[in-house]
Amino acid sequence: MSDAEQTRKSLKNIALFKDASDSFIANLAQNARIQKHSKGHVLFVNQDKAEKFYIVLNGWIKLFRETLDGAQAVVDILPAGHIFGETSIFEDDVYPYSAEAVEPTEVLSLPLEVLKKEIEENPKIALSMLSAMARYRRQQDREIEHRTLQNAPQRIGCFLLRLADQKHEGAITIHLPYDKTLVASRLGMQPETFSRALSKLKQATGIKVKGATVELDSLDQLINYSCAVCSSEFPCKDLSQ
Amino acid sequence: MSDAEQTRKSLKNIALFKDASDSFIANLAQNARIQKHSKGHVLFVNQDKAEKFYIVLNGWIKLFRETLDGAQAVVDILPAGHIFGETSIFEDDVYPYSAEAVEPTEVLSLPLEVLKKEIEENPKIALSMLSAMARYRRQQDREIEHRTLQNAPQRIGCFLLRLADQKHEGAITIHLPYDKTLVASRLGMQPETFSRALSKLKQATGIKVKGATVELDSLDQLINYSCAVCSSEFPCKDLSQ
DNA sequence: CGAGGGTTTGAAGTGCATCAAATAGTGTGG
DNA sequence: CCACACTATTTGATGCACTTCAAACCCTCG
Repeated sequence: MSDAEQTRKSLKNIALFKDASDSFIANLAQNARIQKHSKGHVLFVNQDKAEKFYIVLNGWIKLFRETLDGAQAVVDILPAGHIFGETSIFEDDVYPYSAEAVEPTEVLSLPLEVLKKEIEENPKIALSMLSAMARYRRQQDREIEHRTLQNAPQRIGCFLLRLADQKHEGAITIHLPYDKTLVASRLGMQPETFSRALSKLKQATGIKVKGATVELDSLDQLINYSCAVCSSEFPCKDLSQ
Repeated sequence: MSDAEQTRKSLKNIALFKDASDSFIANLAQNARIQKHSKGHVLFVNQDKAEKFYIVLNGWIKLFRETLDGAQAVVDILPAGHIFGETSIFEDDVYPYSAEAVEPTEVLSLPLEVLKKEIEENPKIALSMLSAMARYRRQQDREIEHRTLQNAPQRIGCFLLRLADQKHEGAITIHLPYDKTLVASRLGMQPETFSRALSKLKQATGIKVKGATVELDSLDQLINYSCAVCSSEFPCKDLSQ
Protein backbone atom coordinates (compact mmCIF):
# COMPACT_ATOMS: atom_id res chain seq x y z
CA MET A 1 0.00 0.00 0.00
CA SER A 2 1.39 3.39 -0.94
CA ASP A 3 1.84 6.08 1.66
CA ALA A 4 -0.91 8.16 0.12
CA GLU A 5 -3.32 5.25 0.19
CA GLN A 6 -2.43 4.38 3.76
CA THR A 7 -2.88 7.98 4.81
CA ARG A 8 -6.32 8.26 3.30
CA LYS A 9 -7.39 4.95 4.73
CA SER A 10 -6.14 5.82 8.20
CA LEU A 11 -7.95 9.12 8.17
CA LYS A 12 -11.21 7.53 7.08
CA ASN A 13 -11.06 5.10 9.98
CA ILE A 14 -10.91 7.77 12.64
CA ALA A 15 -14.28 8.18 14.35
CA LEU A 16 -13.71 11.90 14.46
CA PHE A 17 -13.72 12.04 10.67
CA LYS A 18 -16.67 9.82 9.93
CA ASP A 19 -18.73 12.81 8.80
CA ALA A 20 -15.83 14.63 7.19
CA SER A 21 -16.08 15.84 3.65
CA ASP A 22 -13.85 14.26 1.01
CA SER A 23 -12.26 17.60 0.35
CA PHE A 24 -11.30 17.99 3.99
CA ILE A 25 -9.82 14.50 4.08
CA ALA A 26 -7.93 15.27 0.91
CA ASN A 27 -6.66 18.51 2.36
CA LEU A 28 -5.49 16.75 5.51
CA ALA A 29 -3.89 13.95 3.52
CA GLN A 30 -1.98 16.43 1.46
CA ASN A 31 -0.42 17.90 4.57
CA ALA A 32 0.19 14.56 6.26
CA ARG A 33 3.61 13.13 6.95
CA ILE A 34 4.40 9.59 7.97
CA GLN A 35 6.99 9.45 10.75
CA LYS A 36 8.85 6.37 11.95
CA HIS A 37 9.99 6.45 15.54
CA SER A 38 12.15 3.96 17.36
CA LYS A 39 11.42 2.68 20.82
CA GLY A 40 11.84 5.33 23.47
CA HIS A 41 11.59 8.26 21.08
CA VAL A 42 9.76 11.23 22.57
CA LEU A 43 7.51 12.97 20.04
CA PHE A 44 6.78 15.97 22.23
CA VAL A 45 6.68 16.89 25.87
CA ASN A 46 4.01 18.37 28.07
CA GLN A 47 3.58 22.12 27.44
CA ASP A 48 5.37 22.06 24.10
CA LYS A 49 3.85 24.35 21.53
CA ALA A 50 1.35 22.24 19.60
CA GLU A 51 1.36 22.42 15.82
CA LYS A 52 0.59 18.85 14.88
CA PHE A 53 -1.80 16.16 15.88
CA TYR A 54 -1.15 12.49 15.26
CA ILE A 55 -2.66 9.17 14.30
CA VAL A 56 -0.97 5.92 15.32
CA LEU A 57 -0.42 3.69 12.29
CA ASN A 58 1.27 0.84 14.12
CA GLY A 59 3.17 0.26 17.33
CA TRP A 60 2.26 1.94 20.61
CA ILE A 61 2.34 5.49 21.91
CA LYS A 62 2.46 6.26 25.61
CA LEU A 63 0.94 9.54 26.78
CA PHE A 64 2.20 10.68 30.15
CA ARG A 65 2.96 13.58 32.42
CA GLU A 66 6.00 13.83 34.61
CA THR A 67 7.26 15.85 37.51
CA LEU A 68 10.62 17.54 37.96
CA ASP A 69 11.95 14.60 39.91
CA GLY A 70 11.11 12.18 37.12
CA ALA A 71 8.03 10.47 38.54
CA GLN A 72 5.57 9.88 35.77
CA ALA A 73 1.82 9.34 35.54
CA VAL A 74 0.68 7.48 32.44
CA VAL A 75 -2.37 9.07 30.87
CA ASP A 76 -2.98 6.43 28.22
CA ILE A 77 -1.29 3.95 25.91
CA LEU A 78 -2.56 4.09 22.36
CA PRO A 79 -2.61 1.36 19.69
CA ALA A 80 -2.94 1.74 15.92
CA GLY A 81 -5.90 3.79 14.78
CA HIS A 82 -5.91 6.15 17.71
CA ILE A 83 -5.54 9.89 17.53
CA PHE A 84 -3.71 12.16 19.95
CA GLY A 85 -2.71 15.77 20.38
CA GLU A 86 -5.89 16.94 18.69
CA THR A 87 -7.35 18.61 21.77
CA SER A 88 -4.58 21.19 21.91
CA ILE A 89 -6.69 23.34 19.65
CA PHE A 90 -8.63 24.32 22.74
CA GLU A 91 -5.79 24.37 25.20
CA ASP A 92 -3.65 27.41 24.48
CA ASP A 93 -1.99 25.50 21.66
CA VAL A 94 0.19 23.47 23.96
CA TYR A 95 0.20 19.73 24.54
CA PRO A 96 -1.34 18.64 27.83
CA TYR A 97 0.93 15.58 28.06
CA SER A 98 4.13 14.10 26.69
CA ALA A 99 4.13 11.36 24.03
CA GLU A 100 6.65 8.58 23.61
CA ALA A 101 6.89 5.56 21.31
CA VAL A 102 7.14 2.47 23.50
CA GLU A 103 7.78 0.24 20.49
CA PRO A 104 9.08 1.00 17.04
CA THR A 105 6.08 3.01 15.92
CA GLU A 106 4.76 4.78 12.84
CA VAL A 107 2.53 7.79 13.20
CA LEU A 108 0.80 10.10 10.82
CA SER A 109 1.55 13.71 11.62
CA LEU A 110 -1.05 16.30 10.64
CA PRO A 111 -1.29 20.06 11.02
CA LEU A 112 -3.59 21.21 13.81
CA GLU A 113 -4.26 24.34 11.83
CA VAL A 114 -6.21 22.47 9.19
CA LEU A 115 -8.27 20.65 11.79
CA LYS A 116 -8.92 23.83 13.71
CA LYS A 117 -10.22 25.62 10.66
CA GLU A 118 -12.47 22.72 9.75
CA ILE A 119 -13.93 22.50 13.25
CA GLU A 120 -14.73 26.17 13.19
CA GLU A 121 -16.37 25.98 9.82
CA ASN A 122 -17.97 22.57 9.72
CA PRO A 123 -20.55 21.92 12.45
CA LYS A 124 -20.55 18.20 11.73
CA ILE A 125 -16.91 17.89 12.65
CA ALA A 126 -17.46 20.00 15.73
CA LEU A 127 -20.18 17.60 16.80
CA SER A 128 -17.98 14.58 16.14
CA MET A 129 -15.29 16.17 18.21
CA LEU A 130 -17.78 16.80 21.00
CA SER A 131 -18.81 13.16 20.96
CA ALA A 132 -15.19 12.10 21.10
CA MET A 133 -14.52 14.43 24.02
CA ALA A 134 -17.59 13.20 25.87
CA ARG A 135 -16.48 9.62 25.37
CA TYR A 136 -13.02 10.45 26.63
CA ARG A 137 -14.53 12.20 29.60
CA ARG A 138 -16.50 9.12 30.55
CA GLN A 139 -13.35 7.06 30.24
CA GLN A 140 -11.49 9.40 32.58
CA ASP A 141 -14.33 9.44 35.10
CA ARG A 142 -14.21 5.67 35.10
CA GLU A 143 -10.47 5.71 35.49
CA ILE A 144 -10.64 7.93 38.56
CA GLU A 145 -13.33 5.74 40.03
CA HIS A 146 -11.25 2.63 39.46
CA ARG A 147 -8.18 4.14 41.04
CA THR A 148 -10.29 5.06 44.07
CA LEU A 149 -12.37 1.94 44.54
CA GLN A 150 -10.55 -1.00 42.99
CA ASN A 151 -7.45 -2.65 44.37
CA ALA A 152 -4.57 -3.81 42.23
CA PRO A 153 -5.83 -7.34 41.36
CA GLN A 154 -9.29 -5.98 40.54
CA ARG A 155 -7.86 -3.30 38.27
CA ILE A 156 -5.94 -5.97 36.40
CA GLY A 157 -9.09 -8.08 36.05
CA CYS A 158 -10.97 -5.08 34.70
CA PHE A 159 -8.14 -4.35 32.27
CA LEU A 160 -8.22 -7.93 30.99
CA LEU A 161 -11.99 -7.75 30.52
CA ARG A 162 -11.63 -4.66 28.39
CA LEU A 163 -9.08 -6.48 26.23
CA ALA A 164 -11.44 -9.38 25.70
CA ASP A 165 -14.33 -9.62 23.32
CA GLN A 166 -17.03 -9.00 25.85
CA LYS A 167 -19.74 -10.86 24.02
CA HIS A 168 -17.69 -14.01 23.89
CA GLU A 169 -19.03 -17.11 25.62
CA GLY A 170 -16.87 -19.87 27.05
CA ALA A 171 -13.09 -20.12 27.13
CA ILE A 172 -10.96 -17.22 25.94
CA THR A 173 -7.29 -16.49 25.49
CA ILE A 174 -6.17 -12.92 26.01
CA HIS A 175 -2.78 -11.57 24.99
CA LEU A 176 -1.29 -8.69 26.87
CA PRO A 177 -0.76 -5.99 24.28
CA TYR A 178 2.57 -4.77 25.66
CA ASP A 179 5.12 -5.22 28.41
CA LYS A 180 3.88 -6.11 31.85
CA THR A 181 5.89 -3.19 33.16
CA LEU A 182 3.95 -0.92 30.84
CA VAL A 183 0.61 -2.43 31.76
CA ALA A 184 1.53 -1.79 35.37
CA SER A 185 2.20 1.88 34.72
CA ARG A 186 -0.99 2.13 32.68
CA LEU A 187 -2.85 0.86 35.74
CA GLY A 188 -0.98 3.11 38.11
CA MET A 189 1.03 0.52 39.98
CA GLN A 190 4.63 -0.70 40.27
CA PRO A 191 5.86 -3.67 38.19
CA GLU A 192 6.40 -5.69 41.36
CA THR A 193 2.89 -4.94 42.51
CA PHE A 194 1.58 -5.95 39.11
CA SER A 195 3.37 -9.26 39.28
CA ARG A 196 2.08 -10.04 42.73
CA ALA A 197 -1.42 -8.77 42.01
CA LEU A 198 -1.62 -10.96 38.92
CA SER A 199 -0.75 -13.99 41.06
CA LYS A 200 -3.46 -13.04 43.48
CA LEU A 201 -5.95 -12.63 40.66
CA LYS A 202 -4.91 -16.01 39.29
CA GLN A 203 -5.46 -17.64 42.63
CA ALA A 204 -8.77 -15.87 43.25
CA THR A 205 -10.37 -16.47 39.87
CA GLY A 206 -8.69 -19.57 38.48
CA ILE A 207 -7.37 -17.91 35.34
CA LYS A 208 -4.19 -19.31 33.80
CA VAL A 209 -1.27 -17.05 33.04
CA LYS A 210 1.69 -18.00 30.89
CA GLY A 211 4.00 -15.19 29.92
CA ALA A 212 1.95 -12.62 28.09
CA THR A 213 -1.10 -14.83 27.53
CA VAL A 214 -4.01 -15.29 29.88
CA GLU A 215 -6.55 -18.08 29.56
CA LEU A 216 -10.02 -18.03 31.04
CA ASP A 217 -12.72 -20.68 31.11
CA SER A 218 -15.25 -17.90 31.04
CA LEU A 219 -15.45 -14.15 31.48
CA ASP A 220 -17.67 -14.61 34.53
CA GLN A 221 -14.64 -15.47 36.61
CA LEU A 222 -13.29 -11.99 36.10
CA ILE A 223 -16.64 -10.20 36.09
CA ASN A 224 -17.54 -11.48 39.53
CA TYR A 225 -14.18 -10.50 40.85
CA SER A 226 -13.69 -7.06 39.33
CA CYS A 227 -17.05 -5.60 38.40
CA ALA A 228 -18.46 -5.91 41.91
CA VAL A 229 -16.53 -2.82 42.90
CA CYS A 230 -17.43 -0.71 39.89
CA SER A 231 -20.36 1.58 39.31
CA SER A 232 -20.74 0.49 35.70
CA GLU A 233 -22.69 -2.60 34.84
CA PHE A 234 -20.86 -5.21 32.84
CA PRO A 235 -20.33 -5.13 29.95
CA CYS A 236 -18.70 -1.78 30.36
CA LYS A 237 -18.35 -0.23 26.95
CA ASP A 238 -15.01 0.20 25.36
CA LEU A 239 -14.61 3.95 25.42
CA SER A 240 -11.16 4.09 23.96
CA GLN A 241 -12.10 5.35 20.52
CA MET B 1 -34.38 39.95 42.43
CA SER B 2 -37.22 38.15 40.65
CA ASP B 3 -36.86 34.56 39.57
CA ALA B 4 -36.88 35.56 35.93
CA GLU B 5 -34.12 38.10 36.49
CA GLN B 6 -32.06 35.64 38.47
CA THR B 7 -32.50 33.01 35.78
CA ARG B 8 -31.36 35.30 33.03
CA LYS B 9 -28.42 36.53 35.03
CA SER B 10 -27.32 33.01 35.95
CA LEU B 11 -27.46 31.89 32.35
CA LYS B 12 -25.41 34.85 31.16
CA ASN B 13 -22.68 34.03 33.65
CA ILE B 14 -22.11 30.53 32.35
CA ALA B 15 -18.96 30.37 30.23
CA LEU B 16 -20.72 27.99 27.91
CA PHE B 17 -23.22 30.67 26.99
CA LYS B 18 -20.92 33.62 26.54
CA ASP B 19 -21.47 33.57 22.78
CA ALA B 20 -25.12 32.61 22.99
CA SER B 21 -27.74 34.64 21.19
CA ASP B 22 -30.27 36.57 23.23
CA SER B 23 -33.08 34.58 21.69
CA PHE B 24 -31.49 31.31 22.81
CA ILE B 25 -31.01 32.60 26.34
CA ALA B 26 -34.61 33.77 26.34
CA ASN B 27 -35.77 30.39 25.12
CA LEU B 28 -33.78 28.61 27.82
CA ALA B 29 -35.01 31.00 30.49
CA GLN B 30 -38.57 30.38 29.50
CA ASN B 31 -38.14 26.68 30.09
CA ALA B 32 -36.13 27.07 33.28
CA ARG B 33 -37.36 26.05 36.70
CA ILE B 34 -35.82 26.95 40.02
CA GLN B 35 -35.63 23.99 42.39
CA LYS B 36 -34.86 24.11 46.10
CA HIS B 37 -33.31 20.98 47.54
CA SER B 38 -32.55 20.18 51.15
CA LYS B 39 -29.30 18.68 52.33
CA GLY B 40 -28.93 15.10 51.23
CA HIS B 41 -31.47 15.29 48.42
CA VAL B 42 -30.48 13.25 45.37
CA LEU B 43 -31.33 14.99 42.10
CA PHE B 44 -30.62 12.01 39.91
CA VAL B 45 -28.54 8.86 39.94
CA ASN B 46 -25.96 7.48 37.57
CA GLN B 47 -27.56 6.00 34.43
CA ASP B 48 -30.88 7.78 34.93
CA LYS B 49 -32.45 8.99 31.74
CA ALA B 50 -31.24 12.56 31.25
CA GLU B 51 -33.77 15.20 30.32
CA LYS B 52 -32.50 18.18 32.23
CA PHE B 53 -29.22 19.90 32.86
CA TYR B 54 -28.61 22.17 35.81
CA ILE B 55 -26.93 25.31 37.05
CA VAL B 56 -26.09 25.71 40.73
CA LEU B 57 -27.55 28.97 42.08
CA ASN B 58 -26.33 28.59 45.64
CA GLY B 59 -25.27 25.81 47.98
CA TRP B 60 -23.21 22.81 46.85
CA ILE B 61 -23.81 19.84 44.58
CA LYS B 62 -21.78 16.65 44.88
CA LEU B 63 -21.31 14.57 41.75
CA PHE B 64 -20.40 10.97 42.45
CA ARG B 65 -20.56 7.36 41.31
CA GLU B 66 -21.22 4.44 43.56
CA THR B 67 -20.95 0.70 43.51
CA LEU B 68 -23.50 -1.89 44.54
CA ASP B 69 -21.95 -2.20 47.97
CA GLY B 70 -22.26 1.54 48.61
CA ALA B 71 -18.66 2.66 48.16
CA GLN B 72 -18.63 5.97 46.40
CA ALA B 73 -16.14 7.92 44.31
CA VAL B 74 -16.67 11.67 44.28
CA VAL B 75 -16.33 13.12 40.81
CA ASP B 76 -16.62 16.78 41.77
CA ILE B 77 -18.24 19.20 44.19
CA LEU B 78 -19.77 22.22 42.51
CA PRO B 79 -20.40 25.70 43.91
CA ALA B 80 -22.77 28.38 42.64
CA GLY B 81 -22.40 29.25 38.98
CA HIS B 82 -21.42 25.78 37.84
CA ILE B 83 -23.24 23.66 35.33
CA PHE B 84 -23.77 19.91 35.37
CA GLY B 85 -25.58 17.18 33.49
CA GLU B 86 -25.04 19.01 30.21
CA THR B 87 -22.75 16.40 28.68
CA SER B 88 -25.48 13.77 28.64
CA ILE B 89 -26.40 15.04 25.21
CA PHE B 90 -23.52 13.00 23.90
CA GLU B 91 -23.80 10.04 26.20
CA ASP B 92 -26.87 8.04 25.24
CA ASP B 93 -29.02 10.53 27.13
CA VAL B 94 -28.15 9.12 30.52
CA TYR B 95 -26.30 10.79 33.36
CA PRO B 96 -22.73 9.59 33.85
CA TYR B 97 -22.86 10.25 37.61
CA SER B 98 -25.26 10.83 40.48
CA ALA B 99 -25.91 14.29 41.92
CA GLU B 100 -26.73 15.18 45.51
CA ALA B 101 -27.20 18.46 47.37
CA VAL B 102 -24.72 18.50 50.25
CA GLU B 103 -26.21 21.70 51.65
CA PRO B 104 -29.59 23.30 51.22
CA THR B 105 -29.16 24.16 47.55
CA GLU B 106 -30.98 25.92 44.77
CA VAL B 107 -30.49 24.87 41.19
CA LEU B 108 -31.82 26.00 37.88
CA SER B 109 -33.22 23.09 35.90
CA LEU B 110 -33.16 23.38 32.12
CA PRO B 111 -34.25 21.09 29.31
CA LEU B 112 -31.38 19.30 27.55
CA GLU B 113 -33.47 19.24 24.41
CA VAL B 114 -33.17 23.00 23.95
CA LEU B 115 -29.43 22.92 24.48
CA LYS B 116 -29.01 19.98 22.15
CA LYS B 117 -30.83 21.73 19.37
CA GLU B 118 -28.81 24.89 19.83
CA ILE B 119 -25.52 23.03 19.77
CA GLU B 120 -26.47 21.32 16.55
CA GLU B 121 -27.51 24.55 14.91
CA ASN B 122 -25.19 27.15 16.35
CA PRO B 123 -21.49 26.54 15.73
CA LYS B 124 -20.51 29.15 18.30
CA ILE B 125 -22.17 27.22 21.08
CA ALA B 126 -20.63 23.99 19.83
CA LEU B 127 -17.21 25.63 20.04
CA SER B 128 -17.89 26.94 23.54
CA MET B 129 -18.93 23.47 24.55
CA LEU B 130 -15.73 22.06 23.06
CA SER B 131 -13.67 24.52 25.05
CA ALA B 132 -15.52 23.59 28.19
CA MET B 133 -14.97 19.91 27.55
CA ALA B 134 -11.29 20.44 26.85
CA ARG B 135 -10.93 22.35 30.08
CA TYR B 136 -12.70 19.62 31.97
CA ARG B 137 -10.47 17.07 30.34
CA ARG B 138 -7.36 18.86 31.53
CA GLN B 139 -8.80 18.99 35.00
CA GLN B 140 -9.41 15.24 34.94
CA ASP B 141 -5.93 14.51 33.63
CA ARG B 142 -4.54 16.55 36.47
CA GLU B 143 -6.75 14.77 38.95
CA ILE B 144 -5.50 11.36 37.84
CA GLU B 145 -1.94 12.57 38.02
CA HIS B 146 -2.43 13.90 41.52
CA ARG B 147 -4.00 10.70 42.74
CA THR B 148 -1.04 8.80 41.33
CA LEU B 149 1.86 11.01 42.36
CA GLN B 150 0.83 13.07 45.37
CA ASN B 151 0.36 11.76 48.88
CA ALA B 152 -2.46 12.86 51.16
CA PRO B 153 -0.81 15.95 52.72
CA GLN B 154 0.38 17.14 49.31
CA ARG B 155 -3.09 16.76 47.80
CA ILE B 156 -4.48 18.87 50.61
CA GLY B 157 -1.83 21.52 50.03
CA CYS B 158 -2.66 21.58 46.33
CA PHE B 159 -6.35 21.84 47.12
CA LEU B 160 -5.72 24.82 49.41
CA LEU B 161 -3.64 26.52 46.75
CA ARG B 162 -6.47 26.24 44.27
CA LEU B 163 -8.81 27.84 46.79
CA ALA B 164 -6.47 30.77 47.27
CA ASP B 165 -6.05 33.77 45.08
CA GLN B 166 -2.89 32.62 43.38
CA LYS B 167 -1.60 36.07 42.59
CA HIS B 168 -1.77 37.11 46.20
CA GLU B 169 1.45 38.12 47.95
CA GLY B 170 2.07 37.75 51.67
CA ALA B 171 -0.24 36.36 54.31
CA ILE B 172 -3.55 34.78 53.34
CA THR B 173 -6.50 33.28 55.10
CA ILE B 174 -8.31 30.47 53.34
CA HIS B 175 -11.71 29.16 54.34
CA LEU B 176 -12.60 25.58 53.60
CA PRO B 177 -15.69 25.76 51.41
CA TYR B 178 -17.46 22.78 52.99
CA ASP B 179 -17.14 20.01 55.58
CA LYS B 180 -13.75 18.48 56.13
CA THR B 181 -15.37 15.10 55.61
CA LEU B 182 -16.52 16.29 52.21
CA VAL B 183 -13.14 17.75 51.33
CA ALA B 184 -11.68 14.38 52.22
CA SER B 185 -13.99 12.55 49.84
CA ARG B 186 -13.31 15.16 47.16
CA LEU B 187 -9.63 14.34 47.52
CA GLY B 188 -10.21 10.59 47.57
CA MET B 189 -9.27 9.91 51.17
CA GLN B 190 -10.93 8.97 54.46
CA PRO B 191 -11.91 11.67 56.99
CA GLU B 192 -9.41 10.27 59.50
CA THR B 193 -6.69 10.38 56.90
CA PHE B 194 -7.63 13.94 56.06
CA SER B 195 -7.36 14.99 59.67
CA ARG B 196 -3.97 13.38 60.13
CA ALA B 197 -2.70 14.57 56.76
CA LEU B 198 -3.68 18.13 57.58
CA SER B 199 -1.68 17.92 60.81
CA LYS B 200 1.27 16.65 58.85
CA LEU B 201 0.91 19.48 56.34
CA LYS B 202 0.69 21.96 59.19
CA GLN B 203 3.84 20.63 60.74
CA ALA B 204 5.71 20.47 57.42
CA THR B 205 4.80 23.91 56.09
CA GLY B 206 4.03 26.02 59.18
CA ILE B 207 0.47 26.88 58.16
CA LYS B 208 -2.04 27.56 60.94
CA VAL B 209 -5.34 25.72 61.03
CA LYS B 210 -8.28 26.66 63.18
CA GLY B 211 -11.52 24.91 62.43
CA ALA B 212 -12.37 25.62 58.81
CA THR B 213 -9.88 28.45 58.35
CA VAL B 214 -6.28 28.12 57.28
CA GLU B 215 -3.72 30.90 57.60
CA LEU B 216 -0.53 31.13 55.60
CA ASP B 217 2.31 33.60 55.82
CA SER B 218 2.81 33.09 52.12
CA LEU B 219 1.76 30.76 49.37
CA ASP B 220 5.36 29.65 48.91
CA GLN B 221 5.08 27.41 51.93
CA LEU B 222 2.49 25.32 50.16
CA ILE B 223 3.95 25.63 46.69
CA ASN B 224 7.26 24.17 47.75
CA TYR B 225 5.54 21.35 49.51
CA SER B 226 2.89 20.35 46.99
CA CYS B 227 3.88 21.53 43.55
CA ALA B 228 7.19 19.70 43.60
CA VAL B 229 5.36 16.48 42.80
CA CYS B 230 3.17 17.88 40.06
CA SER B 231 3.80 18.17 36.34
CA SER B 232 2.13 21.57 36.13
CA GLU B 233 4.09 24.68 36.93
CA PHE B 234 2.64 26.88 39.62
CA PRO B 235 0.37 28.75 39.31
CA CYS B 236 -1.77 25.94 38.02
CA LYS B 237 -4.80 27.44 36.40
CA ASP B 238 -8.19 27.04 37.93
CA LEU B 239 -9.89 24.77 35.46
CA SER B 240 -13.14 24.42 37.26
CA GLN B 241 -15.25 26.62 35.01
C1' DC C 1 27.09 -18.52 25.22
C1' DG C 2 26.63 -14.29 27.39
C1' DA C 3 24.60 -9.61 27.95
C1' DG C 4 20.79 -7.12 28.98
C1' DG C 5 16.20 -6.36 29.57
C1' DG C 6 11.95 -7.92 31.58
C1' DT C 7 9.92 -10.43 35.41
C1' DT C 8 9.53 -12.54 39.76
C1' DT C 9 10.51 -13.11 44.64
C1' DG C 10 11.92 -11.73 49.27
C1' DA C 11 12.30 -8.60 53.14
C1' DA C 12 11.28 -4.45 55.15
C1' DG C 13 9.03 -0.03 55.43
C1' DT C 14 5.32 3.48 54.56
C1' DG C 15 0.88 5.22 53.85
C1' DC C 16 -3.61 4.80 54.14
C1' DA C 17 -7.81 2.33 55.77
C1' DT C 18 -10.40 0.53 59.37
C1' DC C 19 -12.40 0.07 63.81
C1' DA C 20 -13.09 2.06 68.16
C1' DA C 21 -13.45 5.67 71.23
C1' DA C 22 -12.78 10.29 72.88
C1' DT C 23 -13.49 15.17 72.06
C1' DA C 24 -15.19 19.38 70.01
C1' DG C 25 -18.76 21.84 67.93
C1' DT C 26 -23.53 22.94 66.67
C1' DG C 27 -28.25 23.45 66.97
C1' DT C 28 -32.38 22.35 69.77
C1' DG C 29 -35.83 22.64 73.18
C1' DG C 30 -36.55 23.69 77.77
C1' DC D 1 -28.67 30.58 78.96
C1' DC D 2 -28.04 25.75 79.81
C1' DA D 3 -28.40 20.78 79.01
C1' DC D 4 -28.91 17.48 75.63
C1' DA D 5 -28.57 15.27 71.24
C1' DC D 6 -26.33 14.81 67.29
C1' DT D 7 -22.76 15.39 64.11
C1' DA D 8 -18.15 16.55 62.83
C1' DT D 9 -13.53 15.93 63.95
C1' DT D 10 -9.67 14.08 66.19
C1' DT D 11 -6.88 10.47 68.22
C1' DG D 12 -5.31 5.79 69.10
C1' DA D 13 -4.37 1.06 67.81
C1' DT D 14 -3.99 -2.19 64.38
C1' DG D 15 -3.92 -4.32 59.79
C1' DC D 16 -3.53 -4.49 54.91
C1' DA D 17 -1.96 -2.83 50.40
C1' DC D 18 1.31 -1.07 48.00
C1' DT D 19 6.08 0.61 47.54
C1' DT D 20 10.92 0.25 47.84
C1' DC D 21 15.26 -1.88 47.64
C1' DA D 22 17.76 -5.93 46.62
C1' DA D 23 18.63 -10.02 44.44
C1' DA D 24 17.52 -13.91 41.70
C1' DC D 25 15.55 -15.74 37.66
C1' DC D 26 14.20 -16.02 32.95
C1' DC D 27 14.08 -15.02 28.17
C1' DT D 28 15.55 -13.31 24.05
C1' DC D 29 18.68 -12.07 20.80
C1' DG D 30 23.08 -10.94 19.02
